Amino acid sequence: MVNITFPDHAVRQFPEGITGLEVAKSISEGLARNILSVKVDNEIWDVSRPIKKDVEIKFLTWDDEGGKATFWHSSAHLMAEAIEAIYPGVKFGIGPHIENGFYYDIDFVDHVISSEDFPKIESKMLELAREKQTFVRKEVSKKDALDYFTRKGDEYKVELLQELEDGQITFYESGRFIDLCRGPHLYDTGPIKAIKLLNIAGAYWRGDETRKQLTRIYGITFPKQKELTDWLILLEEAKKRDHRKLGKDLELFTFSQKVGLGLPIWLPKGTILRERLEMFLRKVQKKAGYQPVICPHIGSVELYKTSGHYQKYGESSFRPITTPVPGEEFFLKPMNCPHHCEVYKSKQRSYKELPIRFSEFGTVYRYEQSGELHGLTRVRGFTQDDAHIFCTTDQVKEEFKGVIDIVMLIFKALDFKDFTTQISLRDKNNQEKYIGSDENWDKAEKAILEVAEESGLNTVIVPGEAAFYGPKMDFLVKDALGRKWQLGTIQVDYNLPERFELEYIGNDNHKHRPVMIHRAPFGSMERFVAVLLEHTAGKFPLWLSPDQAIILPISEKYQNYAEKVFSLLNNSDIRSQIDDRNEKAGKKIRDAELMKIPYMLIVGEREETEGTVSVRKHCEGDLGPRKIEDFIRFVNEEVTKELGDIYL
RNA sequence: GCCGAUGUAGCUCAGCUGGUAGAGCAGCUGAUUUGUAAUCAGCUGGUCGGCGGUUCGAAUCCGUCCAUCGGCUCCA
Repeated sequence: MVNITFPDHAVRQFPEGITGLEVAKSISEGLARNILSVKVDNEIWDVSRPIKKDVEIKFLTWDDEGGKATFWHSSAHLMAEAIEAIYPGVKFGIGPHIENGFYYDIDFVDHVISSEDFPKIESKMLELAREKQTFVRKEVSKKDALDYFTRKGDEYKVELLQELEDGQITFYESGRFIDLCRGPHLYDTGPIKAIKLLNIAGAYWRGDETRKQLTRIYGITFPKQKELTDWLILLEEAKKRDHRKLGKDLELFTFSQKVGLGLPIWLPKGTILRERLEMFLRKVQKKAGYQPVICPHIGSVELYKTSGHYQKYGESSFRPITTPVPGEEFFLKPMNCPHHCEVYKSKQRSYKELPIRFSEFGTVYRYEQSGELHGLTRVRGFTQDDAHIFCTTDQVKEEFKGVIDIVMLIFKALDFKDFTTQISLRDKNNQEKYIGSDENWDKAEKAILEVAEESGLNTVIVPGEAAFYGPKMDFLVKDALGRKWQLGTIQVDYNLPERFELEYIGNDNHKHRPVMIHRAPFGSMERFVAVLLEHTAGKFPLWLSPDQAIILPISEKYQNYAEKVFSLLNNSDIRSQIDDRNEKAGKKIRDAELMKIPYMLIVGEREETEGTVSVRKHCEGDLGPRKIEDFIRFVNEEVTKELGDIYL
């Protein structure tokens, strides 16, 4: 007999070798119908796997992440089986579940397939799912496993197998498909009722661009058709929030092939939005003791040789700018830090000055690969809300915390609740990727880890993701389609101060080396605006809206009064415009609603005689008439409420 | 950069198996002087992404280049 402990701490005895499914059945038929997998002592198992010792157990259903993972992983196998049936001889890479669905990397050998082939794969999958094929787990020896895939001619599985240890290799068999797989899987394919293959893409084998590119097919499945339909509707809704679409509709920014790929052009409304954000941060940084500086957009090649950027990125940058002087070269600046080091060096520094914080909205240029460009989130020219803090080793932690506070202030002001914090450390097995001594790296990494611990942030630690000069803490936010983008970043750097021979005179009258903290709480204005657009769906808070109000005269007769209102608003720094088109009020309202302008001020006969405006709020409707001065006060109050103690 | 798809008027899109382009919105002109999500009428506007090729004839077929989209790789 084995003792099985349930989540409510109840313990019951069962015969040894009982399966999760049987345990579930002993509780209720309904539960048994719904479980997809079982968590056994923190490991997720197939429901059909025998339990041979005392364990803790938790049943996983569609409502659990682990349950969905099992469902989608099994769906990947189902897709592979369908594809193998339709295109015999294809070879398989890996096929995991992902956050929403699953994919499988497949070498189609001679076939070229496209999304047009999806329907037939989907219907084959449905056909196989209806056969309720059971997933059978088999432990196999490494030799037998290698024999099988060698005979099958699947070199990818052979490669994966070679890295596994004998004794821990399992196969899963479902229908006519056998896969090397750790599992777990569904009991059978029956619950997979709704299937949608989503897209197709090339993916390098093992993520290595020097190796063969396989065809990756992404898909998603559900236990009910309704859930798939709902999910697809959600996806359509998300696409409407795409910043590239909103940016065009709301006239915020544009791109021009003539100006150049990946070089955003900020239109007047977008410029107001961006300047509002900059103003906000300037105020915050002023309070936090930052000193703005301004540096040129180009820098001598020597600057980047000193910083190490030249050696590291010389080949993948924009080509150097040459001059009539032979041998003289400049680079478009890819980073502001080298310039700021020179700002630091402009005079001798004393420990009494530290920490010194130089800030700059610095526009930088990086030659991103053409396939990487993506709206405003990945561009070749962008403006960082950059700053570099020069401080003593003792001050690092406090300064770092100060930056986290700024990031949190911004996230709070703009209602970003759903973000993740990632700490990127160096890859110790790949030291040639980095510059600087081990000792300095250890110090920097230790500082970040300690701050993270003390700040109480929920962080994810990722080795190998550090910048080449130092470890970092990044704040990531998802876009409308669930793609994660890095916004804020904080990086500790002991290396550049050394390369630039930065010094300060300590209280011991000796020279010391400062530490540098690179930081950008928005990250870049471009990316931040992109994510903000998707987050708000273009419905910006009042303080950010390019147009805070639009004045809608009922007819030409009230044009003069409209102009009077406009001038009063303008004098109070409320951004507005007049819709003086020869259109009816309904049309003007509709257009203003579509442009997501926060307040519509309808003016006609009544308003003119009473000195009022009829206020309509975006998405909410008519708020009734108000004296002009009351509306002005009302707007100012709303802005103050949004910004708290930051006054713009 | 790589894989796949897409590319028709400012925008959104139609155009079957090749017979030299069409709608709605926007814009312009006029009428209307309008009260909380589209007033009416007329008009302008496209060498169908670029360049080559096949054909009597190409938006439509083929090649190539460019751009966009979805991924991969990369991201100081």
